[in-house]
Amino acid sequence: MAGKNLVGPEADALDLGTVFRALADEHRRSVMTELAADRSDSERGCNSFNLPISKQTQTHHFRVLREAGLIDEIDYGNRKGIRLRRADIDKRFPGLLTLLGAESPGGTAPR
Amino acid sequence: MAGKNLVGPEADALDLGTVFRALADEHRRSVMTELAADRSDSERGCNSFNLPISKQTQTHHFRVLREAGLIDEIDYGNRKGIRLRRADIDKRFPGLLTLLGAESPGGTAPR
DNA sequence: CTTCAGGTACGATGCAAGTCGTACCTGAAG
DNA sequence: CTTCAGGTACGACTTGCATCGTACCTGAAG
Repeated sequence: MAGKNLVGPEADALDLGTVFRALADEHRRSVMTELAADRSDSERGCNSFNLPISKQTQTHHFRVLREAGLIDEIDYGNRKGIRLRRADIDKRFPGLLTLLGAESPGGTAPR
Repeated sequence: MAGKNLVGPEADALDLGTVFRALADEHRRSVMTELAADRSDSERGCNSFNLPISKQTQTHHFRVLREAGLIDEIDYGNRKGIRLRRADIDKRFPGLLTLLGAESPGGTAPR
């Protein structure tokens, strides 16, 4: 029943340019801001972000975030889980998540 | 003769999305990395970065950095000065310059 | 004055990226 | 089995952006 974790880059292989490019998009950054604000780092569903875009585009954005090494995607077949790679990000780019958290309007904020 | 400072956004008006978009480009990020590594924050000429691009494109990149609020451009008429807005960046996005400095090839890395 | 280098303005071009439509796959529930 | 919702694959479209060519401006030096 355990889904398989889709592959992303190793912690040491994270590239700052790729990360900045991933965070340049408003939708992806809003996802990361929400994830960074949740200190429990619990696994979340893809729909829990209420992104105002089609599901194909959501697939695209989550893929970009995963390939940048910012999130893990757990594949359950007909469902998908999202989890922030907080430890790896803090190790490679300390302060980055704090930067994102500072933009948080105060926790869970739709827009 | 003191040149006039070309306008950029106020420190409080810096937008994280605009900053990330500015830093997503390799050339602009290399400029910022060099500036962040120089703790003296001295004014620099536009040619001191040895960017492998035409001067029109350089004009474009420096404009993007200025409009993002990351640098000041001092216009001397037929010459231009570049200066890092370290204080404003540190105030609005603490840790960002450290992040850039960590990517510096031989610059000042935090130890 | 003329010349020249640094810089800008405008337009064109080529490429990367965000978005969605259609079709298809997967697993759970009837 | 069939149905259905979540997700993906592929392709097309459109926008944004980095780049450069041409022309022009600015100030300093002859």
